[in-house]
Amino acid sequence: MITLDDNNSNPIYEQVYDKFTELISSNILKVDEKLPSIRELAQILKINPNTIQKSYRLLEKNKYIYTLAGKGNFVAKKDQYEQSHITSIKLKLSENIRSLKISGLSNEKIIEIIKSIIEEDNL
Amino acid sequence: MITLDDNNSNPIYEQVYDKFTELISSNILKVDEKLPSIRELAQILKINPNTIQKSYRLLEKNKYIYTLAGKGNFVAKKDQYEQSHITSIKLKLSENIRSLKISGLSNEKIIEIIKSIIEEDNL
Amino acid sequence: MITLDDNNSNPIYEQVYDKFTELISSNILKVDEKLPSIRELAQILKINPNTIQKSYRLLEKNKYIYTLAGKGNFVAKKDQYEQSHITSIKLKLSENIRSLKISGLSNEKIIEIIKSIIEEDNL
Amino acid sequence: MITLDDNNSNPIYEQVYDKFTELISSNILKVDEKLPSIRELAQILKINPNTIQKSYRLLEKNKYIYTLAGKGNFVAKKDQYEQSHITSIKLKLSENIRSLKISGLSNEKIIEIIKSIIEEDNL
DNA sequence: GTGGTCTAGACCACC
DNA sequence: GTGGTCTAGACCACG
Repeated sequence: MITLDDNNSNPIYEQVYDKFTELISSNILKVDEKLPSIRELAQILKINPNTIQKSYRLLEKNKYIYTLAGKGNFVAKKDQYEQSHITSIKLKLSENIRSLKISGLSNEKIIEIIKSIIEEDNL
Repeated sequence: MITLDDNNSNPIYEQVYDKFTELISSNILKVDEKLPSIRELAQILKINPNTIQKSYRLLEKNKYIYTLAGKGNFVAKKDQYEQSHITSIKLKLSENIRSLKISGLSNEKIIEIIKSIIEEDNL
Repeated sequence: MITLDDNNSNPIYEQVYDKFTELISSNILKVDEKLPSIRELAQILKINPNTIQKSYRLLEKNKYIYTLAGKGNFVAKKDQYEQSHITSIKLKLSENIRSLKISGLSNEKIIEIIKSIIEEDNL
Repeated sequence: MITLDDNNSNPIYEQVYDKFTELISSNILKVDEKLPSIRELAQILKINPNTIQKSYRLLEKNKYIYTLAGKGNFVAKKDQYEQSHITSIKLKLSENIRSLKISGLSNEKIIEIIKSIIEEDNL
């Protein structure tokens, strides 16, 4: 379910966080579904439990999951995180588009680029 | 010309780098124009000369500027960096769009969002 | 493993870089093998950690090693750097041969010189 | 006769030195021919006379030219510099060939490479 | 304990 | 004056 990329220079806790936000946003992990326990996942990925702990705290902070002490970590309801999630992506998009404008590209040219990305991008 | 944002968690050398890529991309700094000397800029921003040097080395590596030892740092020709600059932004855009798709947004919805960003964004 | 030459006018960080490219090219340091930590090597060579870091950054830039923050620096896969490594040497050879031609040596004479170097050179 | 390359990161005095060693080695400047005066050349190249001075001192030290106080700088006899000139190039060649050996290339492969350089190189 | 960032300040080569 | 190199040492994020 989760795999790590050794050549990725991002911190491990962030990689784990990103994987889970993807799994949750795309509904592969469904509302109220239980995430793997910290110790279990740590063993599977052969990393330190503290690292998983950090990822889970971050997911909780951003409302992707909720924690029940002694029971585990569970996927939160969509509306808990969805808006903030999309808003944060919009913010990044906004910065990138600003960069393209600064480079002198016209609005039309930018939309053209975006469209080609959306269509080519078969993920 | 250049200001630092204390609240920004990015490394200082990156903030300086970003400011200059903007000034250069937007043609405010023109080809062969001299950048402030390392020491001078360090004094103005009240940071260490080594930090500026790191920014300038990064700018040089990415072909935004060229360095003449004993003379200073100068804006490079556009075609030296422009393509790689835009390509790297496209890459980031591509990742953000992928995130939106994963969140379940349709292509039409995404283009709508982009258009609203482009038009609102009056920079 | 690594020694410095006080009489060498090259910057220390370059000497360290050169030693490692040799150790890696000659397979004495093998793929994924860990390099000494920055602090450790700095202590052994009695130089500043920043200087080692500069060497390691250069090795990373040229794909000889990859860096995992908090874990260490490791030898990269051969194909990451090999081609560019040999190409850069060819470039230098080309310049030197050009110099000999300019001095009036014939092609035959040059090949003769090269052969004698290759055979004498028992490294 | 002499031109400078602004994009060349080599020190100017070295560029000037290199140009003259080429002109002298290739017999374009002939024995006992007078070099341009320091001030004259400085004006033409729009650089500081001290810089030319440094190049000429280096040429003199390496026996490419001889200086007559109050008269000028003149091309020295071939045998004054030729041997040391060629020896220094051999040294560089030797280092490059050593690098190729370390990378695992066989003697035969190296000679092959050299031959292709010599033949392609139409300078 | 690892690398990443940053400071304060020195000395050098070059112009 | 300029940038390039180097030192000594600090603080932080990460594992």
